Amino acid sequence: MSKSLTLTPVETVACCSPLAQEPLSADQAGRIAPLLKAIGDPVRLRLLSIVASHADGEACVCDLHDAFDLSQPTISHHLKVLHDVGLLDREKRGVWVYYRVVPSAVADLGALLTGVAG
Amino acid sequence: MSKSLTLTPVETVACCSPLAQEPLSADQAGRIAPLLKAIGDPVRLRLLSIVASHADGEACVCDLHDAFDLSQPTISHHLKVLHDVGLLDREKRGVWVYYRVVPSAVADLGALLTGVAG
DNA sequence: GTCGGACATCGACAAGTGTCGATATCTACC
DNA sequence: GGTAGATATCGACACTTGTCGATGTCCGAC
Repeated sequence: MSKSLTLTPVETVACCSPLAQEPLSADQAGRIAPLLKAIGDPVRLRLLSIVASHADGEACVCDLHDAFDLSQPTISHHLKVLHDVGLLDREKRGVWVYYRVVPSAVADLGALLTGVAG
Repeated sequence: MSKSLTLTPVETVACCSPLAQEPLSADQAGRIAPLLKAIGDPVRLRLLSIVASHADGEACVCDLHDAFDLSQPTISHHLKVLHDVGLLDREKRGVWVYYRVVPSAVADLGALLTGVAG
């Protein structure tokens, strides 16, 4: 890492004005796009919505796996993608791993888009 | 087309509850994800923000092309993607083609995400 | 009609992505 | 310690995507 201060995608979104106010710099776009790309997959979008609407706001991998007709490694992979960009939090309790959404991350993303409506 | 009634991605978003309320169906996710995927590319995200923040809310391809270090066909391709999913409107006036954002489309997308924050 | 410029389409290529089965890791329990 | 189950990682594969140069199409000016 050449820079000591590196913003996560989520942090970048939090500090950006709504899209309609002023154009994003190439740098900003480069950091925000991965977030949108992460939820731009049908499986990951559903994973996010299932976790978000789950009781207690969290779900373990086994619950999520059951909701899809996909292999366990594939679900694990998609969860990793969502976790890596900062949209999902991970907590291991015993043998199970629980995921929960990072509300501010998704909210900031929503605010960025809402701004376009003017 | 087997079904006579086919919702566009934008129409699907408009009718969906916020993510946190109830899980998206595979069908809903499959129609919304392409919208998010479309803006999940740095170039397209910037294109959208440039058009959105442009004077009169519209921009011609030549303006957009100048903002990037990419070939004209590449810009044209990205604009087509954004247009195909219903995020950008297209109007040809003389030799020039003007693009403008469809505000409701982006707003609905924002609302969908904002719901997660609770 | 011909020419030049703006934009779209086409074909090709390298790079990225989603998926799987096999395997590794970790934890609880016997 | 050994075993079984939950999850992650690895390697491989087909498929998709971003990009380009070449070419096509359309419109206005001369």
